[in-house]
Amino acid sequence: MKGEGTRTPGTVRSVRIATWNVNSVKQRVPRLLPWLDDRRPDVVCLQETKLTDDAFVDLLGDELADRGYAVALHGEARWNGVAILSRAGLDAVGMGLAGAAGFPHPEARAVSATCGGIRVVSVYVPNGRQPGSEHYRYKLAWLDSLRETVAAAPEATVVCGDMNIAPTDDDVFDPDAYADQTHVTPPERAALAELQALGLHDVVRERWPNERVFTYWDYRAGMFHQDLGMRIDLVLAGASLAERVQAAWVDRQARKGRGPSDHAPVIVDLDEAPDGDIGPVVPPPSAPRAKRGSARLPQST
DNA sequence: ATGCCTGAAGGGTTCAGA
Repeated sequence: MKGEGTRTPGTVRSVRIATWNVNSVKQRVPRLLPWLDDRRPDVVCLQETKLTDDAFVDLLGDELADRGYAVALHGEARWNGVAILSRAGLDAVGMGLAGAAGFPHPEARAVSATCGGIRVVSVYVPNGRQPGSEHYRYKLAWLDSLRETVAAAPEATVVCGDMNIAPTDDDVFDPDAYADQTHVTPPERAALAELQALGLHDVVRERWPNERVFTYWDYRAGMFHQDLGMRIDLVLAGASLAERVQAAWVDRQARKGRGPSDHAPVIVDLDEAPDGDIGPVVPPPSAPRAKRGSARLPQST
């Protein structure tokens, strides 16, 4: 029997790319598998898997294979950990970044693969902790290595993941609440801007230029319920990919209910044909809504 | 209350996260 997995000739099939900081894949299995079945992404970048590669395969290898996903893994035992799941092809897997700094030792924060002709990089940028700290300098050095890696061929590359940087003050619920903290400082934003200056497009912001869009909400103090968050999980697409974007949105449903990650997935649909008709753009199911409110960070009393 | 949740490792608590 033939025809399995093939498409009807002439059908325009979009490629759905998603990125999600799952905050422990082991804890997120009851959310991750139904989400894959519901959203049916072709390529998924995961961050904070918090598992060794062997443990990841033991936990999810069969479930993912059943769904047609091949996996590229770069994990470690306790913290960090990134992955790419793909049913659009998975070739030329690379772990880490060439020459990347580590502090106090190297960490599992990047994995890359070519999926259906798209160079995909799943990243978990270091947190930075306190501005001026060793961890902060490590974050900036790591971002330099990321830029250098992407610079080799930015055109058909998409960098997906938890950047741990809010690109502008519009990407935090209250700029005053984050004054002088990591994620918003000028050097971090400059490093992100330098990465984007390679020709990468922040496709969610480009589609929702004036909306309140967050991807992370602290677990504490009802921050999600009040929509007091930050937009730090980004999809940065090279020009030849950015022009194919049909939809780009944050899947807030995945942040609701029982046992969520503190991050929501970002989902981007690319049209297959660069020069084809894209057709009408249908609003995503959880389009961002209200304008910004103001409130305090949980600990800022 | 100076980390209000959550997760991991390991040990009866501490560190990390953004």
